[in-house]
Amino acid sequence: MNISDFLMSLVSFSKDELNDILNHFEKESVLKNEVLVQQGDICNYLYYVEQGMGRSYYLNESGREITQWFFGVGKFMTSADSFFQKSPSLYYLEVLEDSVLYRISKSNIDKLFEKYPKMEKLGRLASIEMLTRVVNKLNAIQFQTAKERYDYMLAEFPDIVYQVPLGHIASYLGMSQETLSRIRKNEPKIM
Amino acid sequence: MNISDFLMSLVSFSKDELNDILNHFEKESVLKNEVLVQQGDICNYLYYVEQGMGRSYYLNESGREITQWFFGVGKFMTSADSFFQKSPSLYYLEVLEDSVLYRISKSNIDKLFEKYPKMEKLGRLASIEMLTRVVNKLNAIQFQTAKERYDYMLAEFPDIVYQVPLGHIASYLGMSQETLSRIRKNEPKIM
DNA sequence: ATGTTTTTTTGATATATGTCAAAAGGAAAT
DNA sequence: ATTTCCTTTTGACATATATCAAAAAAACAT
Repeated sequence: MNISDFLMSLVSFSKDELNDILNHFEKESVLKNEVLVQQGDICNYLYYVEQGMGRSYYLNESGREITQWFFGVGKFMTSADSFFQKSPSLYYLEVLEDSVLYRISKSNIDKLFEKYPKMEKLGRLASIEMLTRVVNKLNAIQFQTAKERYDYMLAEFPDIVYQVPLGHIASYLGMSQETLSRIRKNEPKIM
Repeated sequence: MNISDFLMSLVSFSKDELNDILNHFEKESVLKNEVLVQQGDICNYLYYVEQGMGRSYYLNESGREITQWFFGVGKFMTSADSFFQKSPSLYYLEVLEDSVLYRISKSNIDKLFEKYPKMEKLGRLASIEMLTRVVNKLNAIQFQTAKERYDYMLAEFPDIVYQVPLGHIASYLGMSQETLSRIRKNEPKIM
C-alpha cells in the first residue's frame, strides 16, 4: 500500500495538503537485516513501511534477542517512546527483508502537527489503532496457552508468520522456540 | 488532581477554551462497586477520575473475573475500543471506591475534536501515554516471573496496590491469587 | 457482640512449558 | 558438489506456577 493511499485512508487531505505532507518524508530503500536503530540510541525517524517488513527487539539479561513487535506493509514502524520523547531507545529496529520505507523526522512531523490539525487527528487515530493492537496482544499473552498465542499470531500477522525465523516469533509470543516448534508440528499447515 | 489542571498539564488552553471544554463534561459521583459499563454494552462515556479509582475486567470461559486495567486518580477511564468505535464493550467498567468522575459522551468529544485542534493534540498525547503504559505491562507480563510482575505493579500503581482485593491484582498480573499471596508473604512490606 | 459471607493463606499435587544438549535439516558460500 | 553456518526439531529432565481443597482471617450485616 503506497503512503498516499494510506494517509488518505485515515484522514482526507486535499491534493495540496497531501503533497506538502509527502514532501516532509524521505523515501529509503534498505536491505534485509539492516539495523535502523540501536538500543540506547535515539530513534530519529518514524517509518512508513511501503514494502517489506521489520521488527523491534531487545536483548534480555542473558543477551538473547526478544522480538517486541513486527511491522508489516502499510504500518508505521518506530521505537515510539524514543521517537516522541527523544529518549534512548529500549529497542533495536531492523528490517527483516529488503524494504521500501518512507521516513519522517521528529522536527518534520512536529511541523506538520502545527500546520495541519488533521495531522493531529491522523496521529491520534494511528495511536489508538496501535493501542488496540497492543491490548490484543496483551490479552493473548496474559491468559492463553502457548498454542492459543500462536493462533493469535496467525490472526494478527498472517502475512508475516511464515516469513520470519521461528525464533523471532517464539520470543515475540513469550515462549521458547522449542515449544513453538512443537506447536507447529501439530498445526495442520495449509499451503 | 482536578480536571482543569489535568487538561492544562497536557495542552495549554485559554480560559475561554477551557470553560467551553469543561461544559462538555458532566460531573458524577458514584459509589463503591458501581458498574458503569456491562460487557456487551456500548461504553458511551469517557471518564476522568478526579477522586477514587476504577477497573476494567472481563469474565473468562470459566466465568472468573479477569482485571484488565486499573484507573487511578488523574487518569481517563473508558473501554477504549467500545467508546471510540461504538462497538460492544469487551469489558466491564466499575469503580472500586466511592469516586468523583467527569464524563464526556462520544458526540461531545467529537464536537471538541472538530472545534479545537488542540483537543486532537490532547487526544494524541493521552493515547500515546496509554500506549506506553500498556507496552510496559506487556513487557512485564511477557518476560518476568510472578515476583517481578508484582514489582512492576508496585511501581506502576503504588497508590492502588494495597487498596484493592488481592484477587483483582492477581488476575491483572496473570497469576493465581494463591501465587500472589505467597509472593506477598515474602515481600518486606513497608507501612 | 454474634453469626455470615468474603477474602486470604496454607498445603499437597499436577502440569505446561522452560532449559540443556544433540541431531537433523536447509541455506549460503566457495 | 562440498563445506560451513544457521535454523529447526527432538528427547530428557527440571521447575515455576496452576489447581484443588480446606483452614484462617477479615469484613460485613444483623
